[in-house]
Amino acid sequence: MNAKDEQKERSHETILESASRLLREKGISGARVADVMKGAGMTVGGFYAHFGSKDELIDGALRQTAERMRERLFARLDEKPASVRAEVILKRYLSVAHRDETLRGCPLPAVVGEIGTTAAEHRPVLAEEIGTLATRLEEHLPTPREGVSPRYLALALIALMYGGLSMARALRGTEMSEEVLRACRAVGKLAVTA
Amino acid sequence: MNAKDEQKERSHETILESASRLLREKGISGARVADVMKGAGMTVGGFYAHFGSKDELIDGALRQTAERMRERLFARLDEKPASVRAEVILKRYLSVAHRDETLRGCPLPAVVGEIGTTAAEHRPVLAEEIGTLATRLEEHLPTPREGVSPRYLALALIALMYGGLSMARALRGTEMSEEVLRACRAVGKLAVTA
DNA sequence: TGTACATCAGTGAACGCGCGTTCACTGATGTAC
DNA sequence: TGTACATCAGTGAACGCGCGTTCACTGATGTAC
Repeated sequence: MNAKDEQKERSHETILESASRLLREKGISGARVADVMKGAGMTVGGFYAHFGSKDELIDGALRQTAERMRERLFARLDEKPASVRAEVILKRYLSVAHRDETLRGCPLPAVVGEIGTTAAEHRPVLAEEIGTLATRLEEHLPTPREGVSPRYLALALIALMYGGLSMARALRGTEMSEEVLRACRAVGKLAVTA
Repeated sequence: MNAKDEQKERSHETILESASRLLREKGISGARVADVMKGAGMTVGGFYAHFGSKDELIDGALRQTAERMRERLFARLDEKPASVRAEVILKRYLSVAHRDETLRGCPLPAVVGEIGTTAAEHRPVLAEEIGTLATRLEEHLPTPREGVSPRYLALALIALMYGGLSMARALRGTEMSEEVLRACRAVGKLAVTA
């Protein structure tokens, strides 16, 4: 691999990083190709040497941000006793810090609504990423209780966390915003330990 | 009020109805002014005789659809014993039917993400509608348990229901879609009755 | 090693299309006398 | 009651702007001999 190829590979990564930031902050339609390239320190025209279309870019950014989210959510969990792991995950996801750092956090609040309404082309990637998240989350949940399997608990906790964070962001600046985060943490814990 | 004024008032309502349908199906940016007018049996040009801007229309449609959702969610609840009311609400909201009738259901899945990312101008209306929903929901929930007030339970249930429905819609057609609905119903019930 | 040519990542401007908004116009309804 | 004029809800086309995509070009890097 020569210097030219290396340079191109670096640019590709830079563009993907820029897209990942914008996707989380402004959603699919809000992540404009020109802005993504600007954020990568380049101009629009060069984009199509790296990605076949905006859709392809969004799929890539969605995969990358979902993967990063998982790493972050499950980081250093083995240091904690098994009984509090679910609680730690809830705290990490439903924190004020996570609500405010839109550039680094979970992509779900920015994409799920759009994929359900006007951007169905990204459904397969979303399904895969949520599926992986659920499977990884299961591992850290208590063993089955009456009628609720760990898988169900995992899926419901994802819905609760995503829903709570999404609402907290939409309500940013109102007093309900923090209230929603706290409420979801408390009720999530209740559901896990009940 | 003469025939002309009556006609105009009817048109205004028809436009708002059309907007309410499109808003729930395609979200804020997906509800195009031209399409709204077409859905109301009119042409674009007439729109600004009825609404000052698209934003004003969206605010109106958001208020109307949220109100309708509440009526539907809480309808005939007094016929049910108090102990199962929360469960009935969960079943109504997290049903496959509700997932599929995007034209009539809850507006939250279509608007919360956008309001959190690119449409912050609708935040005040959203906050008011969610606030009202929480207050009404509280009335039907069991009395306080350790550390979790009825208000917190209400807010978390809204997050769980909205999050679950939103994901189920985004995942429509995959097997996870129904799974998410069932999981949220089960865990929601668990949280209420725990 | 040096020279001439080829490649190709990135530039900058343009193209086509869709969308919110504006506006001159029309024809049905309402008002004045 | 009838006639002439005024009003105004709705039409249809245009305007301006933003966006995804395309493309001729440039200049730095790589290759052939």
